[in-house]
Amino acid sequence: MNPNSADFYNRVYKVVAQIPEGKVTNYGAIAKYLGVESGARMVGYALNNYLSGKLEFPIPAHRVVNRLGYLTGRAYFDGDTMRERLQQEKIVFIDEYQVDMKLHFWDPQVELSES
DNA sequence: AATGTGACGGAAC
DNA sequence: CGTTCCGCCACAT
Repeated sequence: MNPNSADFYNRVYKVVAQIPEGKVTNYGAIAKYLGVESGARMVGYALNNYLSGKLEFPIPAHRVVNRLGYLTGRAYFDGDTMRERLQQEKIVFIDEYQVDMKLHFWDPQVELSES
């Protein structure tokens, strides 16, 4: 399982698409679930690529934050869209740009059995 | 070919 | 969870 495989991005999108409303996950958790433990940065790269190109159906890219809950990708959304969407889902913030991972962390490794 | 750059994460302090 | 440092790896230059 290498992060440079042709469908790595698509596999990332597939996981992100399953993050429930009101929940968030982080880059490392997705990479780990995909069997590429060192590919956290590549997950971010994949999401960046998603925002640039167009996918068949929309995915909740705003529900992916870093391990501490910081909205590190907010700059890639229009204005304050990332924060607004999360607050719209009643997600609790413990700081201006940091969500409460204790309350909202969704681990694909645990929540997703097979696929 | 070589070097710099991140939507990252973990360890050490 | 501050700062700093380091391993990581696809990409841009």
